Amino acid sequence: MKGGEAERVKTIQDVARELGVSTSTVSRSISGKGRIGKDTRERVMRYINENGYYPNAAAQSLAQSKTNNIGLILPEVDTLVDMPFFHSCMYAVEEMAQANDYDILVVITSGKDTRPLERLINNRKVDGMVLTRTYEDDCFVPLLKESRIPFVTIGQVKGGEAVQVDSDNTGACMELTSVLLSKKVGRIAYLGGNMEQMVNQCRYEGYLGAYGQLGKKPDGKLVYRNLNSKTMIEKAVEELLEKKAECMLCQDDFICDEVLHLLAEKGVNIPEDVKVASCHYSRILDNYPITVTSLKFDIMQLGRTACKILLDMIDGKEVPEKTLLDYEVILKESTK
Amino acid sequence: MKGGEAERVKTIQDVARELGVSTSTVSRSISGKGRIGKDTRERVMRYINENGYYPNAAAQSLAQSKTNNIGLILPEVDTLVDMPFFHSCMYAVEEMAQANDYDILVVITSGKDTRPLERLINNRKVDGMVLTRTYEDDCFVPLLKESRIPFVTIGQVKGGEAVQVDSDNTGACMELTSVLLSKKVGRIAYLGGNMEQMVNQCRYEGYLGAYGQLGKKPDGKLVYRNLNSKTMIEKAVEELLEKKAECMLCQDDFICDEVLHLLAEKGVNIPEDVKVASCHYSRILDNYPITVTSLKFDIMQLGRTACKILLDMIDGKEVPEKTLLDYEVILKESTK
DNA sequence: TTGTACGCGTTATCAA
DNA sequence: TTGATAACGCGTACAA
Repeated sequence: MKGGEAERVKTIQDVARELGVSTSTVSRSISGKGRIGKDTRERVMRYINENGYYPNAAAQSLAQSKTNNIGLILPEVDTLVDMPFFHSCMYAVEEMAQANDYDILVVITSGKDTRPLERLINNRKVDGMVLTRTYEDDCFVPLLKESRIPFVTIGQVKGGEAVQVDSDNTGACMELTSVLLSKKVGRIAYLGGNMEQMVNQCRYEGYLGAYGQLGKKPDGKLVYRNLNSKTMIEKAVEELLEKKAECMLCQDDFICDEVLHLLAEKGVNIPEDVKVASCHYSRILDNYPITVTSLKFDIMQLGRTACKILLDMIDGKEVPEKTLLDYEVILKESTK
Repeated sequence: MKGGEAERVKTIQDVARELGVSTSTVSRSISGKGRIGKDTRERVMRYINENGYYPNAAAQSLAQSKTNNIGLILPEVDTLVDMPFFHSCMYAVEEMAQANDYDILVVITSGKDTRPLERLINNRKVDGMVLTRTYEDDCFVPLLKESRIPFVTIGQVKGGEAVQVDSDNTGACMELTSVLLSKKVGRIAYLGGNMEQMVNQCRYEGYLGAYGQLGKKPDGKLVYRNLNSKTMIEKAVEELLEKKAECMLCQDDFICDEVLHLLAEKGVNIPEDVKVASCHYSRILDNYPITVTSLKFDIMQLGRTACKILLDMIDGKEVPEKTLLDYEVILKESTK
């Protein structure tokens, strides 16, 4: 199969010539746009299926100003607990994209470096983008807005004016806290991470909200936020044990993982000595002998929904500005 | 800034007109190809930097038959232990790609479904591909070969004839086993997973090789492979305890994680009652009180190398068919 | 050194 | 219903 004639990929012109029709006829047969004779069309399609013609994506792109690509913007995470979230997001988006004949172009942004995103915008290699993490003072959203490229965020955006899809973190945390409160669990401590991330703000709001509903406020001494290192978490846990917190409500599985670790080390019994709950379940929590009360979100659905909405936007359809997805409160031994 | 004139993106023609030069002059200034006056070039570049012109990727693609995209083929994995590997691969490839002005297009293939890959090939949206997992009877490699698209695999390919980059799994496992053997650890049991994956074949080879060097063979009764479920691992562990295995050599961190879990449950002491080692370190092993003897590979380097080699191939450079990366044997308490 | 003109492979407009 | 032909935006021989 080598040497001789240079193996060139078939173009629409080749197909047209070999079929004795014009390129426009072939084009119309494929796209279905414009009027086209039924049997002509069938003849073209049969030829294509048998002889394998595939349109040149670049040429299509140029002619239609449409790439059939969507950009997926991932933060640089490296903890074992953040990973599954973004991993699932990616899978879901990819799946939905494939199903609609789109490909995904993945860009990883570390921290506040906007250059990768700017590059993607200027390239015009994508028809739309999914931003998988949002911050209180987000530097990516303004860029996206200005670019006029359709985009949807997974996570809330302060000040709105962006199409957002998110798990109902606030509602979920509120319900979880309320349930604990209603079970006469008092002195619920809160252990939270980086408050710049919107997801963490939402969860904290939920925690406060549950108290608010009862006209109460949590004891400020039991609230720890911006716990950005294991050392800080350790310090918080030690202090909370001294302060006789009844329950440690962990903002996410990363913190919860660490808390469970520490408590086990110290020989503290759960739930006898202290109860524990997590605002986000992940399989990492399965590593412990005790089952943990937590909130479960369907990340795949989150990704699928975000992608679907984006595709609708690209198609010029009207889409809801904010979509909140459901959650499950899972009560287990750790708060018995 | 709204209404009135439709906001159209600048083309090379706009730049040429506004600068009073021809399009080819602008094109040459940007690419640096062909002869071009130094000050003309500077004038063009300055204008571009100040007024922001970005070439249309689709048009470039069409004109040069080059997409500046590379395809990254990921398997569908969902275990917490497989994830970090592919995650790191992706990060590394993305990083190297960005640095060379390429974007990555991610495709996820579940099992033996080749359609996503065929789609990517026919699309011609990428200049090359990185395949991140290889199988003994690989259905993706033949497709890739036939496509004539440059590609490199992360992992070995049976029968060769493919550019491969891999950690030296065989060498690493051989050394680990040898070290154990030299420390008078006898009765080393082997617990392995899916043998269809090349990485697992390589590791098993290393295990056998270490015995071979000494003119010996491992006790077949201590060898378990294709352990594809937790149940199977549990059964193997129980049997091995009965058979008085001295050491359990786990093929990867997934198996090791499970083994450690089970031994803890059963109250078996490590290393007093039985020693444990893993052919692949990952942070999941940090969850246990005991530190584990294991092999450490630099996955980021693996990804970077694979990507770099691919880029060289795309540039028509000569590349080595097989690249094996280094490893570290890390001796810890679990085999003391 | 610079400009002209054509080709890349499709889609889309307008006649026929 | 079908066929010419002009875009789409860029790179590049070739000519000047």
